Amino acid sequence: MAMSLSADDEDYDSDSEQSRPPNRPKPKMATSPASAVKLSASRGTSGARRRRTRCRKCEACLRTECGECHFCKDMKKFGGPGRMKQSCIMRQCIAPVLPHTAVCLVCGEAGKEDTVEDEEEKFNLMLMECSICNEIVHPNCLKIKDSNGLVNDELPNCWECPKCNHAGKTGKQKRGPGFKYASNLPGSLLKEPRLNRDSKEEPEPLPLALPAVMATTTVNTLTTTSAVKRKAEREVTSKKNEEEPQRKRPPLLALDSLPRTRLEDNPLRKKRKLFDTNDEPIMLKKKKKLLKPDDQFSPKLLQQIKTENDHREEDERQWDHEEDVLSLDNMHFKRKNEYSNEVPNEDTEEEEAAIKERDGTTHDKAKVLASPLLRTSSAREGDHSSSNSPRAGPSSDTGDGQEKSSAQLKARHQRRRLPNKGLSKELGQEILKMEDPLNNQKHSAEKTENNTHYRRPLKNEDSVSNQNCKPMKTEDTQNRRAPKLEDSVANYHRQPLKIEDCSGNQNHSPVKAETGSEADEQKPKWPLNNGSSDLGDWLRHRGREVNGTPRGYSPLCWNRSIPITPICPRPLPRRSPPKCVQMERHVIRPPPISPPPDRLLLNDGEAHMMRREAWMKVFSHLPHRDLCVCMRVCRAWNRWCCDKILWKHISLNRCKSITPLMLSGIIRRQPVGLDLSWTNISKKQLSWLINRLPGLRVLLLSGCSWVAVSALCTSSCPLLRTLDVQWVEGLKDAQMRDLLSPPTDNRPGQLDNRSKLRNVEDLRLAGLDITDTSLCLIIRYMPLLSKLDLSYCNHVTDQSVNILTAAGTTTRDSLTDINLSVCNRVTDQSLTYFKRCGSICHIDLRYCKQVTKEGCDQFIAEMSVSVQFELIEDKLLQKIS
DNA sequence: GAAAACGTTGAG
DNA sequence: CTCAACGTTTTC
Repeated sequence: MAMSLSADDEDYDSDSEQSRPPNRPKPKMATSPASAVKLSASRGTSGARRRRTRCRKCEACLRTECGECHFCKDMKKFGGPGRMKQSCIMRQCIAPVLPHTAVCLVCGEAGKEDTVEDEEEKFNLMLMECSICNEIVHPNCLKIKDSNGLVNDELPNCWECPKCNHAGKTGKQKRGPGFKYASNLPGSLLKEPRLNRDSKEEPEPLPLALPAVMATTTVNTLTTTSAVKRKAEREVTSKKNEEEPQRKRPPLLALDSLPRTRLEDNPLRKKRKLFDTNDEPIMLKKKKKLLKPDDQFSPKLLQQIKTENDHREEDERQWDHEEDVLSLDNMHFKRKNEYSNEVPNEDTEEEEAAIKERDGTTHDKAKVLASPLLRTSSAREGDHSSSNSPRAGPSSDTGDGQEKSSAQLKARHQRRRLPNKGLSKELGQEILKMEDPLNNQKHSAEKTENNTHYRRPLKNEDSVSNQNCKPMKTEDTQNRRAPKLEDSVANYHRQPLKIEDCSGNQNHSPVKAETGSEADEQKPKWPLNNGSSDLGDWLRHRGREVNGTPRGYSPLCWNRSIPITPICPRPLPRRSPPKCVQMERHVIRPPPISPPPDRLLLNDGEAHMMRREAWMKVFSHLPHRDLCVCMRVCRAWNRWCCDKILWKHISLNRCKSITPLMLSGIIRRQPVGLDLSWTNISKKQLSWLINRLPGLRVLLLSGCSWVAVSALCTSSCPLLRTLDVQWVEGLKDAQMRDLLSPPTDNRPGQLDNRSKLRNVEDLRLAGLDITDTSLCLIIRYMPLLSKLDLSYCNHVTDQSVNILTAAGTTTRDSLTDINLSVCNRVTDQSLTYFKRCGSICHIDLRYCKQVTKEGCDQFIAEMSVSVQFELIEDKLLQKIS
């Protein structure tokens, strides 16, 4: 460690890595306490690592300790021994800052960004900590100005200094500063796998650095990775995915959007691993196609938006756009309806209205709003193909040099790294852009440029917004960012998400639905990207996909043992386990520091007449996908569109692969509702997410594996109100017990008889092999339960209903909605039990063979004394309000 | 590999 | 000085 202190100019990491045995952790910087002390003493001469401290401003910092998490329970204040000395999980700072005492290594002064207004000046005067050599300096104090510094926007005041960058060092070997805050959590995905890092087989990954928020004006000092290379990677990835055998799974029942199949019937659905890699060589193939050029839309508004100076190379822009475009499609955010009831929404009316028209008009709206981008993107397509030669293999910055296109050479001087190299595709990407002035600049510039100019860069966007969503995107994202996230990414690049063989099925991927590529042949085309692609929609679309007409599902056809024609693809597990865990080095980037602007600045220097509030009204009508497009329009829009209000509910339903960037994008938006149904999310990922979404109220995990869902057993989700675990493979009584039982802690004072899910009001257990044992647990541990979905639960009987409505149970009074459809062991007797429920409003007994209409009529008659019920459908009883 | 433990750092 | 908790090592 001491060595590293003064090893600024040495490739300490690289050298040591090579000589070190693969499994042996390399010496750490300030590892042992003793060494830490020494470092401290010698600090000032070199990059001694300064411990970061919480920002005290982020959402996490502003929270109070939950008192329930692992670390809280360790605290003495909560009766623990105080040995762990860790921050509450809910209070893990997302933007740890340099300590106040940090000073510039060169001039010995603190950050002085507050003394100037100009953003570039601010950057030059702020303290920047190098993630490689740990030196903290003012960029202005550096003598090497021609070298590129790589700003890491994952952390405030973090970069790869010009010296290290110039020396070819990368951050891969060394975890950047500030990682601790999220890496010590139980099951943390941020823990860095050393094996991976040490692996020398892997090609050199791309440098790890991101454009920083504050780097707004540092364009010249930043570098960007070759667009060519990344494109190649992307293509490789996508190609690969497409080549994946198409897998399908049994059709799902359409009843109330319930999945109709049993996963166990699907042999393919077993274990899922997110980052499996595929070693097979992949042919590069160009996939992009122009879809629908929306040239007709060219809002003048956008053109008027004032843009910032843009000196970047055209190819650079090109790359960014391309990336942006691709990224959009990966994520299918849904802000809406499914959760609207559970979550307070300031703009309920508007939102509902928006939802209604989302599928139709909203998309158009978005197009209009972002049309300039769209137009140019399509125009740019040609550029890509010409300048970017797809190639497979690991990517690295040096690799960029291989492509010597003039554009690239040109871009060399003013390169900056793409946001997280692949982040772009996800949420994270959008946020990145928002936080990345550079991006904004670029976009703005494009807008302001004369038509000739701006048209070109925008080409891709066109495809993007219109439908370029290719399956590859997700993987793509991973690939690109992989280098940064992981040390051994090579594999990664070549074989992006193997995880999802299912991709074959690609039906899941909304992206594909809109894709106009070859992939289309394999995939159905659903408007999943339009923001309204919830499970129900998806299922409906899926039904159509088979023969072009809506598929009529009958719950009666449901039969777990019968192989069903696979219509609905499900994320399939990869065969080979991932070599490395992607999450490891992923850090949540801090939200934008500065408040969003109130108005747009136009070219003429005037402020646009519409204020932020008005724009927000407009944005509130846009689906997430379109918001992502809008976020690329300009910095102001970027900020506005990332407002949490617009992202209350995020859906990754059937997203075949969940990437770290997606996860970080989710965290930054802090949704109250999250739909991860039918995804391949891993336990680690889910645990990571849950631990960072303390405000989560709605969590949909239907169709996920029990392994993943079991993350709920160890994570705290105090505000969770709606939990959907229907059709979770392997979720039976024993697992329900694990899920519901209070944490076991034998330490004195640590007993808590309350379940982690004690606040759940809406529980969806359709399709599970649970028995009365589970129901007893539910009654015991979910006192607030009002809605219970037990449809397709073949073990549910009249006795089950008896238990739920027995005297002394909380459910007897709290239950308002019960779904027992397709529970063939339920009879009319159950209806007599429901008479005991004081609050029951909705009883769904559809397709229960042993329930008769006479029984329902009798129920209505007998209840009429106190409450009026009606049959709104066969065996579907509803209270008349 | 994950969790626990711990010395020290940083804020107030 | 105390307290919180970072970043690492140690233990399981």
